Amino acid sequence: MNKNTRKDKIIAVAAKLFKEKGYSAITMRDIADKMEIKAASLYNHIQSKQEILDTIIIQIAEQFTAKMQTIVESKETTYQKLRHIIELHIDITIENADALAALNNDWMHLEGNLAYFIQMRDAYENNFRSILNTGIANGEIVARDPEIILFSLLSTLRTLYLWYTKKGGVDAKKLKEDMPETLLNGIIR
Amino acid sequence: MNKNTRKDKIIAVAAKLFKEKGYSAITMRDIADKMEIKAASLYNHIQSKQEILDTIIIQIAEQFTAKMQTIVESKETTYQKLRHIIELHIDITIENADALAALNNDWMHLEGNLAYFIQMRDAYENNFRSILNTGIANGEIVARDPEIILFSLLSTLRTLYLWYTKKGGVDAKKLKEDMPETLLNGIIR
DNA sequence: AAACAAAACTAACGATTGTTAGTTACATTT
DNA sequence: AAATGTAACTAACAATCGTTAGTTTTGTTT
Repeated sequence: MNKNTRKDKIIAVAAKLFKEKGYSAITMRDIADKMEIKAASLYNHIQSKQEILDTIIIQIAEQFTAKMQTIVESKETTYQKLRHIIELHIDITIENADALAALNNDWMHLEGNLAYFIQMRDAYENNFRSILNTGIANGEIVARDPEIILFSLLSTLRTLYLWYTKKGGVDAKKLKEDMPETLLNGIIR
Repeated sequence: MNKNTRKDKIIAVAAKLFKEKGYSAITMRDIADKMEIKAASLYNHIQSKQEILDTIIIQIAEQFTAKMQTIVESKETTYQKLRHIIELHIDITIENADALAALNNDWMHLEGNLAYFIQMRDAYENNFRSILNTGIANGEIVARDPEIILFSLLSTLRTLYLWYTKKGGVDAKKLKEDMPETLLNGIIR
């Protein structure tokens, strides 16, 4: 995915800046400064500021979409599927926390790709919901409002990037053990 | 708190717009348009765009700070304290979801009040942490990494505003019953 | 050494930004 | 009727925005 071209470097630098202040607050001159070039030089590699945002977000969204499809189609228990979803979020967070920040906070600034993004997001949520509903139906999951459960899990998973970057090198293995425990089994003894 | 002055109306309108696209993407002309006046007229009531953001965020942050202080000083069980924290977030979300969006997404655009805000946020997290640690020490809470528990609870509570505005009128009472269940007792049968 | 491609540069553009200055309209109080 | 305070207006500003055009530098391939 990362071809280490000049364009990829610009996109990586931009994603990092977007994470700190958001897409709208970052100027092309900010990105250029961090690259140690002039703003106009960016345009030898990218077409527009918009293209940078689109590239960052859509790439990640497609990753989620593809992996979720695999999980939802598998013949595992609900518990195992939920574990895989949690692991999926942990993996992408570790691999590309900056891009996740843009996906979470700046998706509304997509233009041409906005509808496409929303469609992927809705499909993701629907797949997640159907996994939960199956679990409730067969007794694996507690019979409570599935929307509250869905929201509660998703909001933690989606903002994992915030916590992961704040703390230093959190061990992925430990995270994959502890997160499902906390999220699925609760914290009360 | 809401005195229904012209200034308060501007701040409420601004908060709503900030929620949709973020502080940086919203112009004074956007705010003026929604007020059905000209941008320059806003300055009869407010001093600057910055002042609007500061007012929105600091007011809410101080509310959280004060209530958390009461909770942490009370002589209740850990479970009861956690319930009160959850209820606190639900109450503020219902009362002022727009302001919560600004607090979550645009706090980094505070300038003169940035240090003050960060201090309040850190104190809030420390109080939360100490409640969890007490619970782990006396066996009320499962002996797992408290940082993961803290992050997991906080991220759900902080983004409640997203979910609350998407769904229509969610019943506060039902939410106060279901959220603690889901967050504290888990979802696995 | 000549040729070529990649990537930087300077200079500038039209549009938009937050904000100020000065003025006018309107309603309430003297 | 005069005075006052509130809240709107028009017009404009200096700064900054994303972006384009044209040129020069740099490093590699012939």
